[in-house]
Amino acid sequence: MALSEAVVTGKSSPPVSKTTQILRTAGLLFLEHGYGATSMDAVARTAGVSKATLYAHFTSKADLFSAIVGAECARAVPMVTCQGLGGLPVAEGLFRIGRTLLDLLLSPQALGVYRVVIAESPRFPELGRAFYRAGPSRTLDALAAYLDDVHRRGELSVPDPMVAAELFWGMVRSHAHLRCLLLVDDSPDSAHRDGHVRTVVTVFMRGFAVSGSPGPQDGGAWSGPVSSP
Amino acid sequence: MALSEAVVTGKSSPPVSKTTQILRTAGLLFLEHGYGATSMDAVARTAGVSKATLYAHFTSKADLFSAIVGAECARAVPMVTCQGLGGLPVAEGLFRIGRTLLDLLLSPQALGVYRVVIAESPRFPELGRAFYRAGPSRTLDALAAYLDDVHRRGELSVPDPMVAAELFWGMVRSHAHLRCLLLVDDSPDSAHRDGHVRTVVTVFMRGFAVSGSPGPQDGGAWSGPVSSP
DNA sequence: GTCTATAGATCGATAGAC
DNA sequence: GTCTATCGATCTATAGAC
Repeated sequence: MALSEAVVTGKSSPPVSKTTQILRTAGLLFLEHGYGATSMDAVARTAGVSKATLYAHFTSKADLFSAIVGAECARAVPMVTCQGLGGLPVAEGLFRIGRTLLDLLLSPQALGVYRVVIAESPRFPELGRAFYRAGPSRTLDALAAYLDDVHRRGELSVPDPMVAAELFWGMVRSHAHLRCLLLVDDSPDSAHRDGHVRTVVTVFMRGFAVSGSPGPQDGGAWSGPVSSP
Repeated sequence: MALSEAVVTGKSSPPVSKTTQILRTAGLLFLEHGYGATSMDAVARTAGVSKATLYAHFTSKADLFSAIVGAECARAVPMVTCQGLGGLPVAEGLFRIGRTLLDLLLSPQALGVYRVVIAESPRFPELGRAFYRAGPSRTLDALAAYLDDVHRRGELSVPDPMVAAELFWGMVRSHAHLRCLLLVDDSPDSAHRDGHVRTVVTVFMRGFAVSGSPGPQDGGAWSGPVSSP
């Protein structure tokens, strides 16, 4: 009944629909334990519903899994827009993009999605493609659009923004993402993330500096603290 | 008996031990289908032995899995040595390292190991660390040693070889590795790999070129860690 | 050591009452 | 729509014959 639902959610005023209840619970379980190690029994029990109810809302385990991954991808999309960076210096714009991207990649949700999607893409052929389009590909597009703008303004020489975006993305991710995926060590704190992204921005701007220019001399612009909303 | 073994191996002169027979078969299955989707029945059947024999050689499924991952890591180590590059120009040395590294990362075996280790590291805590030490960490060490040598010769300014190695590795891997892990598209051919690594080497050498300005890691241009609330 | 056969548990998915 | 109860298949792991 609605009683057990209220007990699980801890609040009764907004009667959370069983669908969202299931989705939330299944998301936690799939992202923490993976696809194979998460049973439909566990999802039903943790969500406080019966298995029959579970199968009334989702056709199969694969169907539920796809819904979870899609929802997680959709939730990460708003973070990767590069809006409102046009007026900033390039170094500052790149830093904010890189820092936001790094925070996104190292978030527990993103790590869980990466683990499970990478693991199951051979068994779910369209899942890997859907994830790539909804997640990394959008990040890359936004970054490439920003770099193309920078190139048009003549602040950097980026003839192929897509390639440059991939290199920037690869440097930002670096080994920290892999180490967190493998649980080699804890997630780097804010200061380490700042330092890493600063290094990446410096190398990137030198690598794509306009020919003849002595390079990014506006290091003074970095002395101010970076505001993180 | 030894008959079925000879039939499976296709040759009878070197009597392949059942242990290696099991290891080889299990490696293919685990790396192709993942840990959860590979059953001990399938391993026994494909290897041509009974399940009882299987459990006589390996205590459990997890034990067999760990042995597989360890063997795959050990096989990839010889590829990442950076020997015999001292006499080459830096650009050529970096290109050869990057190209070898890219070929290793995109090989089907490496992709399979990455998928399964990333997926199962939360359930096998030491597995992720063992893989990182045996694989990516060694690559990084060899690359950092090479970069340190380049720095000492004054050909590039690499004050922190480990950080620089991570950036180089990240750019080489880039999105191609992710796309192959997710099966978004086919593996890039030799010409594309050459072009990508050349771009990476160009950007890297510009980013770490010797110049009057301080290098990226010496912290001189930066104001120190930014405290974030 | 290696086999056949099976125990014991759990899986995904469903039938039928309410 | 939601529940209880259960089916049939499959899983890991083991017992006992040879």
